[in-house]
Amino acid sequence: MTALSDHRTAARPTMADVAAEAHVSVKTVSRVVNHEPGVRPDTAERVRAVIERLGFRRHDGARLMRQGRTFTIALVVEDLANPFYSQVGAAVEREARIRQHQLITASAEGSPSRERAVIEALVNRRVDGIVVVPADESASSDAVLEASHTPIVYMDRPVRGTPRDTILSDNHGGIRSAVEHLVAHGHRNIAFYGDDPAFWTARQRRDAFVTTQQSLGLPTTPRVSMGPHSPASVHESLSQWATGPEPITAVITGNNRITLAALLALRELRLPLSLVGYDDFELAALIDPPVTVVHQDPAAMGQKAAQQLFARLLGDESQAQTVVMPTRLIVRASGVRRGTPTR
Amino acid sequence: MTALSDHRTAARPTMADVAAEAHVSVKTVSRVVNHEPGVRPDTAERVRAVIERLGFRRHDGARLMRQGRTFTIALVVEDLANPFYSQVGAAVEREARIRQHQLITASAEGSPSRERAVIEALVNRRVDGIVVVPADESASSDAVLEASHTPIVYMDRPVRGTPRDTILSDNHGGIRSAVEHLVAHGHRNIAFYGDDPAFWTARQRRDAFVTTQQSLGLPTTPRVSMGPHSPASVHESLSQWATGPEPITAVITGNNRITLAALLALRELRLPLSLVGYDDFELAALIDPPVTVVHQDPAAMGQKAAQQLFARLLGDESQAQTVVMPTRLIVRASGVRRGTPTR
DNA sequence: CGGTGGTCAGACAACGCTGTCATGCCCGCA
DNA sequence: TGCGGGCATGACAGCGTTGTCTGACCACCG
Repeated sequence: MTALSDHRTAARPTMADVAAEAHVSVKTVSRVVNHEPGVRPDTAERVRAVIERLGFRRHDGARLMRQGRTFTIALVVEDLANPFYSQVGAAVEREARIRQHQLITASAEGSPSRERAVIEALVNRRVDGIVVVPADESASSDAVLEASHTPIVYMDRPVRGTPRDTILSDNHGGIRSAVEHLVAHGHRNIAFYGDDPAFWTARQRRDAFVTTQQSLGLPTTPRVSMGPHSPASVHESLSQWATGPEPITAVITGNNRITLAALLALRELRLPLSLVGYDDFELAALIDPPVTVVHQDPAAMGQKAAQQLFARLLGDESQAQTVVMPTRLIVRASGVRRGTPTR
Repeated sequence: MTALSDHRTAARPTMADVAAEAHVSVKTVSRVVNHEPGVRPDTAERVRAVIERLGFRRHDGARLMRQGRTFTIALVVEDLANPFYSQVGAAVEREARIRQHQLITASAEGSPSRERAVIEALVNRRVDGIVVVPADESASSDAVLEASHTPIVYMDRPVRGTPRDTILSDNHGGIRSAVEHLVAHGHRNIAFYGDDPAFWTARQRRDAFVTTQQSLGLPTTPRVSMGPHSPASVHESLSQWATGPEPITAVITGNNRITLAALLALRELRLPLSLVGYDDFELAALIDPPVTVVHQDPAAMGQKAAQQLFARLLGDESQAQTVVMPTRLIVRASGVRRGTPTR
């Protein structure tokens, strides 16, 4: 035991401890640890032995602080338990891992103020970059990001203010493919259930629905109901629009949860309407009838976002760009048939 | 501009920069930033103004390094996109957040060696603690954890070696409730489909099935099929056991994916068998017939694990403990009826 | 008027590492 | 023998904070 380590017997050994034991300088230990050249093999071996014996592990915090980078990126979403976000998370983590970075995940729970706080905390930690699914369109963290020069990539929803890299999903194309699919199968009276129009994506999809309807020359009877929706609200609305004059024969739902509500309602009402949902979900194929959906690829979006972020970290200084990721219509039975589904 | 900040014009200001501008010492800036007492109000105000003007933000990396704690915990799972793990992740993140900690998530992709590497990287970063869903039972990171004194909590599966805090799910009770439920509805010939017996949980559930069968005096015809399973393998096996002598009338599936395979197979074979699945899943209620499941509560498990970890961080030195979380049978139609499900 | 105590502020070292530069040594060659 | 050059190694400062200790200043008291 040297005097150096006496005073913190139980503490983790540092390079200084190793250096003392191996009778070399700290710098030499550093060189060995980092496989830098310029160390005689026998010296290196001796150092390695001491490292092993003492159980030394490099303190990355200290290292990274010296180097100015943290090799950490962050992902801020609304709720990690939501399958959409968890798939994004898995993809981002993967991209980070193959680049020797670590990922901090944080939930903002849909609150802009919490999001702001979270981002500030991340900036204070000097994460190298951030991927955010923003809670709203107010660029509330703009100033902080600007001042800290922390690269950021927005996902799924755009943000006002300084132009930033943004990865969006092709909401318009997705909805159009849904409408066209239904029309191709003879539907003309289609209802649209969207989420709270406070959400940018909800508005996008609604607008796309209206536009497409017009461009295809469908009846313009307003059959658009925006949320927030509960199974009950969908139930009630559906029961009206499916009876009365010019009854609807098909439904498009603007997201996962609404699809679910509609499925429940259709079942309860015993209405054999066609359905196309937005967002794919596990087991969509097992529902009866299997549900046709517009599939956005969260993993691809997350991957793209992370790649864009890393491009920035590697020095890409080009103008901020917006990438719109394609959607894909997954045709199952629910959008095709009319009448009682067989089993 | 003082000489201090000249050489890094575009860089982020430090306390030294603020100090120079405000004509105080760095320490005073530190005091203001951390709301320490002993600063005259007008001095504090002046410092705050400079902080604002310069856009200074405390560098938490440096701070934490000085303090020896990182206010970071980590979660290591197999795959963040798996709903079970993402729910765990959300719960752990939540516990971390309310304690001002951040969460690093990492995927080991089921590989023990990757898991080891990941844990070593986390230890090098001096995360304050780790929650792990271990890839296998070999305590391969034991030495590292021991040497670094990093608290760890294992989840879902135990690990050999040094006793550690472990949060498990009551696999035995879960399976027993499933069997009892089926028996109560008149079933006596039940098949069990389990995952690869390499998984501890798979073995647990299988053993529980066998034991319960015996204790209830059911026919001991071996109807246990362990994985890995594909929809095809389940299909083939089911078609045999459902015909022949003493045909099975019910099925228990040992996890999510197998439940799915069984549902597909039952549908294809048009077999009206009863089914109880292990693991709840979104939309289980919407499948036809709605699927009865043994529900483990991933969020509760994650919460419990995080709480246990934080207890350790707060100095709890008591013996490592194993907590078994209860499961709950969610009765839907699939376990009750025999015969063609109504719709 | 000297002593006491309190308040505010700063100097300095330290956290554990790495980048830069200096040093010492040995070798080969003239 | 002297010297240039390459190699192995080390000293030192610095990354941006914070803990500890010291010091200046003032008010108050006997």
